[in-house]
Amino acid sequence: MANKADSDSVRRQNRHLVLEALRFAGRAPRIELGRRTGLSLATITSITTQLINEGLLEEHADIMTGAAKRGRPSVDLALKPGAVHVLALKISIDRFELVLADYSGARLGHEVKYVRTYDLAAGDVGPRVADFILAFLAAQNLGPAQIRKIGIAVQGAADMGAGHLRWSPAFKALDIPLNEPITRLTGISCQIANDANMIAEGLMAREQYQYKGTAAVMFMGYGVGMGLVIDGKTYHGATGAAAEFGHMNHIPHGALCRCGMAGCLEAYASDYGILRQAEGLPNSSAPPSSAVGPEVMAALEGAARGGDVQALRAYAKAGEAIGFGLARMIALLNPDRIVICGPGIKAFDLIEPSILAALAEGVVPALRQNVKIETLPMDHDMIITGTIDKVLHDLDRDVFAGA
Amino acid sequence: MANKADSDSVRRQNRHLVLEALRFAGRAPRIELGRRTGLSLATITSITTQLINEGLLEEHADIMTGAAKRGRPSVDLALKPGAVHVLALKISIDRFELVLADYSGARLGHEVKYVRTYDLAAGDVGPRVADFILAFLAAQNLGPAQIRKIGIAVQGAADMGAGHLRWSPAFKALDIPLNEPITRLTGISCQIANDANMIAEGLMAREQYQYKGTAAVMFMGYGVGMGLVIDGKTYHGATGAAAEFGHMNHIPHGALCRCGMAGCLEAYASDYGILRQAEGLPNSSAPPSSAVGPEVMAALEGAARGGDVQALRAYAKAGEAIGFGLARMIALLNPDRIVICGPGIKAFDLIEPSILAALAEGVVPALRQNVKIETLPMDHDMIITGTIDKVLHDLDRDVFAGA
DNA sequence: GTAATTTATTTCGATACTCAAAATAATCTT
DNA sequence: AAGATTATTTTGAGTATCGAAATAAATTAC
Repeated sequence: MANKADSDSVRRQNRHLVLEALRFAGRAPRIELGRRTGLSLATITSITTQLINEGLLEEHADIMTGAAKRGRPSVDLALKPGAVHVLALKISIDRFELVLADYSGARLGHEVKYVRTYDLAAGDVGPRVADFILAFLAAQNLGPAQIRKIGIAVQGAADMGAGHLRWSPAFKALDIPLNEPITRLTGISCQIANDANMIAEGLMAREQYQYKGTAAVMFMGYGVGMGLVIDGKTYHGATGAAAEFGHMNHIPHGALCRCGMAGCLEAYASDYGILRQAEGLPNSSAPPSSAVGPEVMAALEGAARGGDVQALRAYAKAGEAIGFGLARMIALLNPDRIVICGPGIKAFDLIEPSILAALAEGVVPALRQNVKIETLPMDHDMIITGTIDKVLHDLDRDVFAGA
Repeated sequence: MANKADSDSVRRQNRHLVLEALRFAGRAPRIELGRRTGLSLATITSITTQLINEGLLEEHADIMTGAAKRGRPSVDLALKPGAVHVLALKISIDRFELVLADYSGARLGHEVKYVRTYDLAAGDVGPRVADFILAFLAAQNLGPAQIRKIGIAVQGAADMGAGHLRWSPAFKALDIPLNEPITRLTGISCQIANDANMIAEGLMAREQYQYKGTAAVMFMGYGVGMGLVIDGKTYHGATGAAAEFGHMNHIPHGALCRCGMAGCLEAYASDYGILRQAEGLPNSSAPPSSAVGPEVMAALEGAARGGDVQALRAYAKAGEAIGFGLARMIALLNPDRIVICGPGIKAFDLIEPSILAALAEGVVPALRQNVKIETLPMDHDMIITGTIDKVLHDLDRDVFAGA
């Protein structure tokens, strides 16, 4: 049952609309905020005055946008960058990446640390990460008190509620606590999430992908992931481990996957799955515990383009797995659009025909007719970008809209 | 972007809460409505007075609930049955079923008509249904003006937005318009939806299944369907055709399905799929165009319980298909609970072991550990019940809360 | 150089809604 | 019959939004 409404919730909602509009537009005068939010100018004045007093917004009277026009010039408003600082942390195989951002989303600092992740004990991960964060902040001349929140993107099944990483290909250990030790050791509140969900979050925050319906964002590369946007919101499932598309079964009793199960989609369509097939290794041979280098994949792609039959077959198998996986997803969720991204799309033209063939065979025409499939050129930072977006959006909604 | 809030939206939301609470409780005094909704008694008085004046609620001063207590006795409020009348129509293979209900959800009339559906032309379905409705209303001494809305539950891919039945096993024809011709010919607004979604809707409207999280309700019988509840709301997908679980591919290039595709889950786990396997027919043999009789399935169940190896194998295959299907669904959506219902669960003990085996093989333990799977004894009316619930809920939300 | 015009923003007065507290109503207890 | 107890309604205050009027700050006209 939804919550009751009162004048407080009205103000919260409308403050949130203003913040969202401004985060989206970058900067805008009051009159445009009125247009975008549907609120009267009187209300916009009231809300923005309050937000300015709270230090969340600032006026940009200086710079004139566009040619001189008649009438009183509008005054742009923008999120005040210094209002708050946040961190985004990306944990992947053998690699921690940290980015410092301000309230406007601008990046102020960046650092990468290479750590042999696979063999870390469950209890050591949190402290390691916390050390990294504290060292980074010290180097930036910032105290932990100046950071409002940390967003953490991890590969694998992230239990958002508990703050544990239930399972991840980056670690041998299971059920790794992250939120609690990091918050305890740094004093900063933090929140984990699945990396592919963060890509979806980031895309949906951008204008061209702003979408009210249901979309699936698939990531292919060292693994296969998926972020779901359902009715305009990223979906995290009961425990935050939703959309483990890569570990959706493709063929019962099939190829051995990094997760220990047999027949996962990833075992056919990830870098290592494609490589294994191309090298003619048996499906049961063990996947590598660290990432396949990009140069290896480039070489494979070259071989396929040169006509190498084994390589071509591997790409076709990958496409078939993806195609049937998407077909199953479509049958279940009937999304409006599917976006495919990640390093794996460099060879997309090699796998696309078999994706389409599998789709044609795997789902009733009535169901697949409206879905749009598109690819998105890889921006290696999409995970970090999306994580920053999510942290800031959450703060807008939960903290700043409610103040 | 969400909508702006104002005092109107506050009242709408709170009126809705009161109506919802009362629909849920059946009857309740004002003080309890205050507890349930979180609203002050002053507000409850204001809202209920308005609703009574509008003819949506009535007081039940007469009947005392419970033993006599000290103090001013409370006065129960309840939805006024005569406030509005609605119809629920279920369209399935060779069968139309119509139920008349009042605003409280009580059923006032019921009629079934057998029609050879499979061969009807797309343009003839709507008029046939409209005739049935008009004749039914005439027999009930009601005019179409006295019916506020018709909810239609159909098997197959219902495009809710367009009001078309894109595809259904009950019809050879594709893309059958329903909303438009029925509304035109009867003058009553109507709304189609998938039948399995209506089961989910109905279950979630009942107390014991009221659930804020994500649940999947699977139906097995003449076909296999699924209704999804995502974040507490039934999910309908981009076009309303979501959760075509029965037509989610199980085995690429596998058994022939009623929908014309190969390898659908339904081709292994529906009545006809199980029967085909038990009879030793090839996977490619055509499914029957009408439903398998319950006596046939009962005989098959008997044979299996008697130790018939072929029959047991057929149930095991069905369980495997369902298990892998659920495994895939879990990987994608990570639901809190799965409810299995429908006539097929009579033989559930025969298929359960292979469902569990397939689940164990098809999804990482970290993902399946929290999900609860339960069966629900079949109530043949669940589809109709859910359809009535949905129509009334929609009216509460869209019409009566906004008045 | 000043008045008119135009556009953006703020102020003002009206209205709607919720809530806490006080008042009222309708029982049972003593 | 007065007192106690519980349910509901009334009252007065507080906060929100909105439309209209007022004000601010520029350009254009003369």
